[in-house]
Amino acid sequence: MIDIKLLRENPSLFYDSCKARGFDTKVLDQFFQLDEKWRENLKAINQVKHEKNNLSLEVSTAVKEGRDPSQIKEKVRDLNTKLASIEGEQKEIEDSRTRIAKLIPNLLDKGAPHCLTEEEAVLVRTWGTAKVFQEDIESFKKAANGMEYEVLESRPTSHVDLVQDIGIVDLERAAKTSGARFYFMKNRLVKLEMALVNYALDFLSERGFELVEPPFMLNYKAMEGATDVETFKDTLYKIEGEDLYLISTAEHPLAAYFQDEILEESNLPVRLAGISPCFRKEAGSHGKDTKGIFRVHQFTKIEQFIYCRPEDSWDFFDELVKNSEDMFRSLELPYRVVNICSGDLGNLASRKFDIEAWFPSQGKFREVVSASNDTDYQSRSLNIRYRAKGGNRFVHTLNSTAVATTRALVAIMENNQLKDQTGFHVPKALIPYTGFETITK
RNA sequence: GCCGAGGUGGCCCAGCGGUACGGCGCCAGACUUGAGAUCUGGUUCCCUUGUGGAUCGGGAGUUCGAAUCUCUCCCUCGGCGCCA
Repeated sequence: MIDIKLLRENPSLFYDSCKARGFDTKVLDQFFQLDEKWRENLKAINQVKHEKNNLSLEVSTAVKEGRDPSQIKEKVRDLNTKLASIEGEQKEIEDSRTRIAKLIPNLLDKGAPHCLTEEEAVLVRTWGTAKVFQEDIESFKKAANGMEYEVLESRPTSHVDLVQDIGIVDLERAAKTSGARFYFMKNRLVKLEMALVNYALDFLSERGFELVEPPFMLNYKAMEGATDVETFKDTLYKIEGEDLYLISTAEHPLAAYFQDEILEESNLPVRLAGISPCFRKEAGSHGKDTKGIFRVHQFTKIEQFIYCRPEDSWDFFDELVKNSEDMFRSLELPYRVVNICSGDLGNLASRKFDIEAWFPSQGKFREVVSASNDTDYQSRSLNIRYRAKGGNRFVHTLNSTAVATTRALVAIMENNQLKDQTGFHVPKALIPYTGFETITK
């Protein structure tokens, strides 16, 4: 949630930010309308309550002095009737105001490019040598200006076909038992996934992260604090009859971990590495990536999360992006880094970098990592502060994927494919964890 | 799931129908060459900053008035039951 005081004091800051995001500023107008009414009402309520408190004290003294308090009591009863009606109205106003305030997105960072769509994201840098099929060279060059590449004479087999040829993913039976976008992962691919997980955990542990396996379900309050309306609508599974939602990323439980707490400044930054399955409805993505394990309802992800002082958060943003990049470099997966458009950030992030790995079979860069600085937006909703000189302040929170297993596995399959297309080799960094070097038929 | 005990400001703790006691910590000032000790003040949130309002796990109720009484939900601890 945004800072309502700041919004009152400096509306133009928010109008500008919303415009750049392509967010309808009518919501801001509505907020101010309701807020004005709310403040007027509050004044009236406080006056009546003041009067009431005084009268109650009079009752107390009257009783002590042996006088009859019934007349004063009658007056207070009248005030209570009056109060109930104003307070009822006030609650409605406040509910609407809160509902609307929660829709207002975080203030945009200066470094976020002003554009609207996914495609317009600004190229930051590239790494590695991409294997590019001839037909894709033109679009590749557009997407990654200056990046090294080698030309492939044939298009690598798509992971969808490859996993079924080898027999390491059963999609048909998953469709039978659970529906589309589910999978039974099998044999060496399971081992490879676990290798990836263990590798990532070691990797982050060495870089000062505490390892956390969080609850895979959160109650409404925690989830609402950690995320936004869009996530609720499009991605979250609800447990029937219970106040619980399946998490769509470890970010949310890690964010809510310190809910309603005040941290010691000396304990900051807090670096957490979350490992969890991620459950996503993928509503609104019908027709996209319908086959295989690229876009699924359930996958495992290792997530980086940092709580820090506001003045340090951009340094930690760089740290998170660097960790994720180093992760993909060590897996020898070529990628580009893009600075996400103001219009494509979501409500929480003030700036977001994605890492997009090159997928030779698809002939595209696809998102494998998303790193955000949510500044104090998430911490304000979750009420997470730290003790600072001159008063408690909201911490800044940042998150970034370290590795999401399914997508990383697909990237490995496509980039490391054997020449005869019968399988693929395991990245060197993972061999100590798998105990084998290739996965083939 | 059942029984019992609990949930009070950053922490500990008192109050158990008359408007949140005390301690610790922290911040500021005084004293000091400095630190410590000591003393004084402050230390949750809201608004149009006042002899203002709210706040005792959440919500509802009784009352002129609720931390205190009633109902309900949540959580913690202990015991019993069930269980991978």
